[in-house]
Amino acid sequence: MKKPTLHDVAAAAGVSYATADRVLNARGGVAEKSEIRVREAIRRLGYVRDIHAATLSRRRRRAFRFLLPAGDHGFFARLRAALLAERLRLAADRIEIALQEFPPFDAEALAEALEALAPEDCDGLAVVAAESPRAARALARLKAGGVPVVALVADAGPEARDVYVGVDNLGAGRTAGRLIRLAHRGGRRGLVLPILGSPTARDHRDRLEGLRQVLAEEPQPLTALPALEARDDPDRMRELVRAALREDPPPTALYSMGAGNRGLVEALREAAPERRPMVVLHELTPHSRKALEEDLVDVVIDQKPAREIAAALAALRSLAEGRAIPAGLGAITPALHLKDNPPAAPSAREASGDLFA
Amino acid sequence: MKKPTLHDVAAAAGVSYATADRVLNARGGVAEKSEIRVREAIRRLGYVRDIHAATLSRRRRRAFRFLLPAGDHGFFARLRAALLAERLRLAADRIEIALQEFPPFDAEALAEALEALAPEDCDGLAVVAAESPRAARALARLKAGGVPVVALVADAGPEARDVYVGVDNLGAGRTAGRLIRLAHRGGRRGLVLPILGSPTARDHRDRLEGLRQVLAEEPQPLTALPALEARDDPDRMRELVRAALREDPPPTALYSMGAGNRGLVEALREAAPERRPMVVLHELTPHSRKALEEDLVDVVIDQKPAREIAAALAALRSLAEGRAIPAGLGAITPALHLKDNPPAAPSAREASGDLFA
DNA sequence: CCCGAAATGATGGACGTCCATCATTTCGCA
DNA sequence: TGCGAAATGATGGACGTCCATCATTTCGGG
Repeated sequence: MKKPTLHDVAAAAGVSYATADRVLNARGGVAEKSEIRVREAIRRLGYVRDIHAATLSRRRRRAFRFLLPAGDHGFFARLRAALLAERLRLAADRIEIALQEFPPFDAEALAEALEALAPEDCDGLAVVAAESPRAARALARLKAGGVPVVALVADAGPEARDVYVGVDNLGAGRTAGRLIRLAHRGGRRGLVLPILGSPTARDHRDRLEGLRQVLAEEPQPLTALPALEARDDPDRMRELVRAALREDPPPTALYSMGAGNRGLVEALREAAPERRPMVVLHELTPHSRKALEEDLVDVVIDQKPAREIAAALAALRSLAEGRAIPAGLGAITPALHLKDNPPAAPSAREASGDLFA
Repeated sequence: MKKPTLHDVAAAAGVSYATADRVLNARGGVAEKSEIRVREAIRRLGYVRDIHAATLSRRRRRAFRFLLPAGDHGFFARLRAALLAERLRLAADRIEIALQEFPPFDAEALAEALEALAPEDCDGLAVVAAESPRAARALARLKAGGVPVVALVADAGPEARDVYVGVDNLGAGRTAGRLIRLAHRGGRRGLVLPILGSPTARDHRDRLEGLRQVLAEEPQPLTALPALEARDDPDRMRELVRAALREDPPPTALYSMGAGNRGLVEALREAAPERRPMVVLHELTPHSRKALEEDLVDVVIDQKPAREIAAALAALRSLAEGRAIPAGLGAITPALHLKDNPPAAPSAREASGDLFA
């Protein structure tokens, strides 16, 4: 009744332990019929390699490198926190994580960091890609050099990475549009103001495109105003939104795709309640959480950074061990948070990281 | 630079391996000052026990038992599928899962099953509690007998379990209410029809209460109609909803808290588009997914069964090993799904049993 | 100062796999 | 038939911890 070992398999297959081992670890030099008998025995006994014995024995360590944009607040700070929280846990699995940061939005800095990396320096790489041919080339070189590459949050194109882990930003934008439509049921006139961070960021462009797709749906398409560019700057955001709310008629909904939402919330707080539009924005932060609480914001779309980190690590492990990547591993479904369903204990959840301590 | 072993710790502390081992595993019989030196060395070297060597060595196996309501479709089927998917993964960690089912809504059957359990039969128990004093007593007995008890999906009260893993149903109901309010922005008259599964189920009562709380908020409270009871039966549901949609005026929103939503969707499909209310319902199933796709349903609130199973297992492991439960472990934030943000690969996600779903 | 108890040291066999080495058998083919 | 290559067997030392056992030292109290 106890768990079969490889010795049991060998005995059942009528071969020596050495042969069973050769089959199991694909060391070669085994006649086909022996191999078949071993595989059959494995199947029949339901043998599964004891990973504890295995990892204990081969004392290989894995070094994964994460290249994240710097930033001590907002989304990337949460991403980094989630990564650091995993670090301890991973140490037990002989996995080392090197965290390297680069100035946000600086594709050249990223490219330089990538070019400085030798394929033998790490067993896997996760990057928040910035759009730049040079960075893409550097990534492709590493990938060609045998380094598993995971694009995190922002995709880098199929040649430059093995897996993309992140949300479907088109879908996120569409979901925002869907929520906004919901708030305009019953034939209410709609004037929707999209607010971009930087128009060059592909994820923001995708979100905008998704928004427009859904707003244009029949019947009763809603009007999308030209997108503002807040450049992720709270002050600029505040002024832009202030001005927008003074327009006549004022927008009936705002969708902010980027950062700097502190300024947005400030402008909303100033506005008379009856002029306040329905508001959808991205990323659950202390500010956005508070804004939900105050009824200034209706919905927050969140990328679930902890989940993204977990998925990236799972992907790196699979890739490094040459296993197949489970379908849908990288596809993160964005979470929607309203006033009454924020994550129970934000810091605790993030800190706890993986559940299987 | 390599990972320190307990031998290193012993050497650094100036004691023998045996003493370090006694401290690490709290075997007793160690002078206080030795203990302090060992702990200090552990801290200084950053020693962490190699869990692989440890689990390999102590060949303890853990047997956890899950008591779930039977049912080959709907939520409990997903819950079961998620559990079975984890089973393989857990086998590698020497954890056995015994799955036992009882007729749904049959508290007596559950109680009987619980009474038949001896504390030494299992190292942990997860139960979808049914409300019954007898079941609660049986659980309390097991808990007193030293068996870690996790209440899953439905709570059993503090005396009967160690942790509750599940969603905050009041919050789920409030969120539904919040979404419904969103769809009545701009002073639209609201007539909201709540549909219960069984009024005796506490989770449904909680959801209803949450809904009512939010609908009653000022300004512009919405009218909540008396709740219908569909008893989780699709046929009954269809007839009830059909009748409700013929009322004049028809309800502007439906909130279905229980199962049997297939019937609801059928009734909606028959209705003229302009009479269709805004619809919120629970649990992502093939049916509800399809209904989202067809624009018959606006929002689906999901309990994330895979996440609940993962959390329950994490809790059981922590409890069985006498560790503290991370704060917020059991609190599952319900997910909101609209047409454009369904989980990417439903089956794959469930099969992968991923943690941060 | 001596005795028993408490604390410590020393040691070795698991646990299951990985991996290298060397010896032996089997097989294909000239 | 014999030769070399391929396949197989046999074996043993890691890996780091757990746990039991036995020997030895230290310590406190009478």
